[in-house]
Amino acid sequence: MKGEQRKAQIIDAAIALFGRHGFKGTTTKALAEAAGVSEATIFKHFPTKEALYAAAFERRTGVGTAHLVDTLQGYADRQDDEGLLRALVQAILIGYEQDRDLHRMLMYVWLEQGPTENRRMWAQMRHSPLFDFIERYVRQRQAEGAFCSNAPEVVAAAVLALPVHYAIRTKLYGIDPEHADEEIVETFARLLLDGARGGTSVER
Amino acid sequence: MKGEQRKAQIIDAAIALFGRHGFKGTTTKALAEAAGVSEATIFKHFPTKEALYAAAFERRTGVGTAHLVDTLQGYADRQDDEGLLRALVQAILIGYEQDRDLHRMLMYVWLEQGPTENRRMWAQMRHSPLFDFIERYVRQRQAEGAFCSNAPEVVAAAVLALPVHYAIRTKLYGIDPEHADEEIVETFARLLLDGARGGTSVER
DNA sequence: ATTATCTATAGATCTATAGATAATGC
DNA sequence: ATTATCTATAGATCTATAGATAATGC
Repeated sequence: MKGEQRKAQIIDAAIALFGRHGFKGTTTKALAEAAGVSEATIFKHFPTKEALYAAAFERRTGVGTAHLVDTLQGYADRQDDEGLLRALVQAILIGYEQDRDLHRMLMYVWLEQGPTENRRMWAQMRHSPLFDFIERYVRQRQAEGAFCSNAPEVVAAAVLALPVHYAIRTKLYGIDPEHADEEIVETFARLLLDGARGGTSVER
Repeated sequence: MKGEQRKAQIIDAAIALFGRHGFKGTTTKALAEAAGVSEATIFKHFPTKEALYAAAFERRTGVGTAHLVDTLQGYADRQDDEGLLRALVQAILIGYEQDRDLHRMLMYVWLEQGPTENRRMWAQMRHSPLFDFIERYVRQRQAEGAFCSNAPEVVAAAVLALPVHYAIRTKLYGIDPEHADEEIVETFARLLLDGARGGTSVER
């Protein structure tokens, strides 16, 4: 097998194992078995276990949000707030379900790394296309008078926190959902929309 | 030093280490150093490293929510929805800040355990006094017509998810908060209240 | 020749135990 | 006598390497 191909195969197996057991909980022996090669082969392709971890981590950029942002922009153009929020919540639920191991691995990374590294990592995510889009969208709708004036970054954080936290619990931890995803999408979107619009405190 | 006293001291040190590095990432050598005893002493008090982990985990019940539920009930009696939500959000932020290591350890446990164990763990939390209170409260306010009719469990989940997710990021991961906790409390409480009250879809 | 892979193993580290030593309480 | 603790170490496991072997491409 060609180098790059084998590398990709090892990384795939690594994401699954690192995602399930974390960095320390995953042995090079287990990695080799899962990838169907010897331990020596692993070390031919990656100088250290850490290097393999880093390579696996880089896959996160592969989880494309570019298409999602385009879709959301479509709803924004049509001023369909509810459709936008539904699409966002649904995309997050699906993303966590499909890339379970990768998201689990990322959670281990958040926990394992120190605050300094985490701040750096967050600074990147904070200015990712998706986060950026949501914040601009909230800001715009506030300017248009559709949303009430809370701090846009906080509203954006809330919009993501709700589906992400739910996805972590049901998709990553394996906790049984008490409702179908469709109902969750529907209810979360409605809660977020009403929350963003305000009402109680719309005059502030 | 007396047995129980030493045990408690070892557990305290263990929570800090397990919380920072997880089960596999924490060596008995590091545990011994942190507790200021020899490795042999650790094993005199706890037959295995797993047993110590389990003992540290049991401390979670120590994080008392009984007082919090009383406080919240006070707001509920006065029908002060906004005060209740503010108090809840604030209590969660403070809880994560004060018991950072314990909460970090619990997150490792969620990740390390399999779905079966997680379902069991969740079943316990699901019927804890706090969760139970919030759900009953939402149900009651819906019956009184103050909140619109979304599934009460989903609303309750949202009410917890928002502050918990934010607390995880700022208190556990060490990501810099962009706003003071007071503003977060204020904004989250308002978002949740407006979301629960509905408005957009109050007629459904 | 170069590339990819393996077997075998070195050297470090990790969990846990054996047996000795000091301190406490009757 | 009992309890609490230590030093020293056994035995297992883990990361990484050395050197040999098979397969590919010129």
